[in-house]
Amino acid sequence: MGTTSDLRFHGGADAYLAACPSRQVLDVLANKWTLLVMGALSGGPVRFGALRRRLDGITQKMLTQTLRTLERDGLVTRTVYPTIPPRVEYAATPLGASVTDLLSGIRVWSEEHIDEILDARDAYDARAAREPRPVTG
Amino acid sequence: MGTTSDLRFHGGADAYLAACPSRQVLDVLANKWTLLVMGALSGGPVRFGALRRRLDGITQKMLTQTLRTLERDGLVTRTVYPTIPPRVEYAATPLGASVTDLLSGIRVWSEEHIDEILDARDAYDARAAREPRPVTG
DNA sequence: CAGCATCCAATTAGATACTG
DNA sequence: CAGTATCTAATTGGATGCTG
Repeated sequence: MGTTSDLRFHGGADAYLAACPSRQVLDVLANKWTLLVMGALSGGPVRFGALRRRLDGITQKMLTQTLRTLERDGLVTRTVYPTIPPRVEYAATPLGASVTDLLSGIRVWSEEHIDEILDARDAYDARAAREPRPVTG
Repeated sequence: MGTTSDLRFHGGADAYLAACPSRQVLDVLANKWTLLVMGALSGGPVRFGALRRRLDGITQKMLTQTLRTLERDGLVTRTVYPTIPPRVEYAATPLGASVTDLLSGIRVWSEEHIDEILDARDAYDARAAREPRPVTG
């Protein structure tokens, strides 16, 4: 079940440690496009073009890159139907589905609290404009 | 309640739209350091130096930058005690605390499923090495 | 339709030096 | 201790052109 040199931290993963592989998972999950892609797949398989239209502002390159990463990590499957023109469907795996709700929670929270955040931002910026230079101490 | 040109999407925020301000919130929350910082503050106020030691691998610059962003968005407070040497404590606001559990959920999920992800990654890479070039169709 | 490949601009992040 | 300032290296991301 893993030697001392095994980089897999069996039963003791800690994302606060830089060398822990779970840190790499955070790099994938803690990402705007990952979050939106997984949410878009929560209702079932979606075609590449549909995803691109749904994720307003994403480029083809970023969508492809995000999907490849998710596929590699086992969160998404890619199914090619050899028709002409080709049709490719993406779907969440059971593993992916198990994290989708957590990710969607972040998105929903953002949508629900956007006004409070914009207010806080305005207040902070106004205060910063008034004060010349709030030195360290 | 906001005019047509009001950029605040009152009651209709949708992070799937590029122009929706909630998209900016995702940029802040869907970030590795934000996630770890908020988790580190879940138990109460923490000093700058303690945060830096806790978040293994973070640079002083990134920690400062992350904390400033969180402070600006009203998720974190910064309290300076005018002692010598100075002492600065960071703490989650009620707003920040309300999203911390969601963020910590992502971290815990990463730690719990790291082995499945590493296995999927290995399988994907092995397959990619075997297949010369899996053309589009 | 669903990509890949390439080039390039912009942003980000690290290292280093200095301060109240 | 808790920063700021600056310079540079690396990464990211966008635009464009081409293909099965």
